[in-house]
Amino acid sequence: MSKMQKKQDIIDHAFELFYDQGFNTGVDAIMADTGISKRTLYKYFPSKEVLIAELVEHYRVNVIPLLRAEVERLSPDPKGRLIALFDVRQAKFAEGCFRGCFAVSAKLEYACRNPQIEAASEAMMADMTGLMREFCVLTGHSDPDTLTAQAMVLFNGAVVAAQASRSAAPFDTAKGILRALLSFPRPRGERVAEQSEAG
Amino acid sequence: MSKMQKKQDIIDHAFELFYDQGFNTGVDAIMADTGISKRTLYKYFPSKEVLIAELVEHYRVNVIPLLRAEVERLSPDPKGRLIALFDVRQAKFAEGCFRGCFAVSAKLEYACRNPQIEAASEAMMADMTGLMREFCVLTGHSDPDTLTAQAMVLFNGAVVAAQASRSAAPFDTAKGILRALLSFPRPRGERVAEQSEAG
DNA sequence: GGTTATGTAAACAGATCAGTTTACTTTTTT
DNA sequence: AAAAAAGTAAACTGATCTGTTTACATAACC
Repeated sequence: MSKMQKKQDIIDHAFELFYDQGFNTGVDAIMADTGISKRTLYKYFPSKEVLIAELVEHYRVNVIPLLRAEVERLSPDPKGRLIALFDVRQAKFAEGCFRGCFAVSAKLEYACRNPQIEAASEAMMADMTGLMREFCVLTGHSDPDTLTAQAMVLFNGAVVAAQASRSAAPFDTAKGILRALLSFPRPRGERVAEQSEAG
Repeated sequence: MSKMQKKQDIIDHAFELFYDQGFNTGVDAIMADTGISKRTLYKYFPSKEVLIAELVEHYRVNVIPLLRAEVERLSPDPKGRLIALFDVRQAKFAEGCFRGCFAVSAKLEYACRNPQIEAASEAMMADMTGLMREFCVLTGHSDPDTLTAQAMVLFNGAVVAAQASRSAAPFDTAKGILRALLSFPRPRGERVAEQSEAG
């Protein structure tokens, strides 16, 4: 097993452990789960918090492209893809996996305590907002930035409500609202002409 | 200071500490902050987790009536009161106090680990949903249960987005969506008659 | 005034945790 | 095959944490 593969192995196991059991999980659990000694763990990562920061970064780099690919596979049109973003996330909860956003959890846990983890979490959240905005723009909505902000509130609300209630139902509610928002203010160039003031 | 007052004193200090710094704050901090010895703390509460469960219960018993009173003071009509629920919560964030819901945090922290804390958190969340539903019903909306579910997703989404981004802006987004939801499907008896199928 | 409850302060037990170091073994490279 | 790198296992440091106990002080109560 190469150096990169071993580091990846640690990242994979540590990610699952922290995601499932929270950030207060001990490094001993990571060692046991990965099947390595403490010395090796600390050879690859100088500290537990640096490891967590790299986990968030790894989450961002991998999940965003994966999410985009899956959404684009599920639906051909922008509105459908926007809804599909919720569908993909909802599917995890429906499987009985009631985990929130790894980056949001990290941000809340290390807020005002670890700038590196905070920065990685903010980067992940920015990328997620960027992905959401891409699809919002493509819908031809007259105010894509407002729509993006709305979709993000709905997405976060669905995730946290699903997590707390251990039910996927809030996603159906969120998708219902999103569909209403997509149909109520007319898309640009359909009837009303207000391109001039749309950023 | 009477027994009840002393217990209340511990609850007040412990609540602020856990709310500000998370549930992993040590009992030593509570002792120092309240100005009591460890023996006294453990005379009033058999364990830290029982204390936390009582904090959530205390939060429920006090915050819900307080919230109702404040909202009813802020607006005379149901729709205004529904919006005011968001306003009251938003005001805290605008003051620079970026704390989520104490009960939701407790639920996420002790999920599948402490049934007592989980139960107290669920009771709080049920009461909050009940309060939200009261105002939703009074708006005369044709489907108050759906409206309640929608308002809860929006509320949770605004809180967590505000908490993560350290900005009160998500509340404006949430309120905008809520206003749209309140005006789009006609309130019962205004033009459309669909009371028969509204649960 | 004497008894009892209630408090403080501090030591202590027992566990856990992050991180280091030592001694030894395995693998890789040259 | 020799040397160097990378690994394991485990002891250890030093800190932190929940919860208990001991010794002593104070306040209330009869």
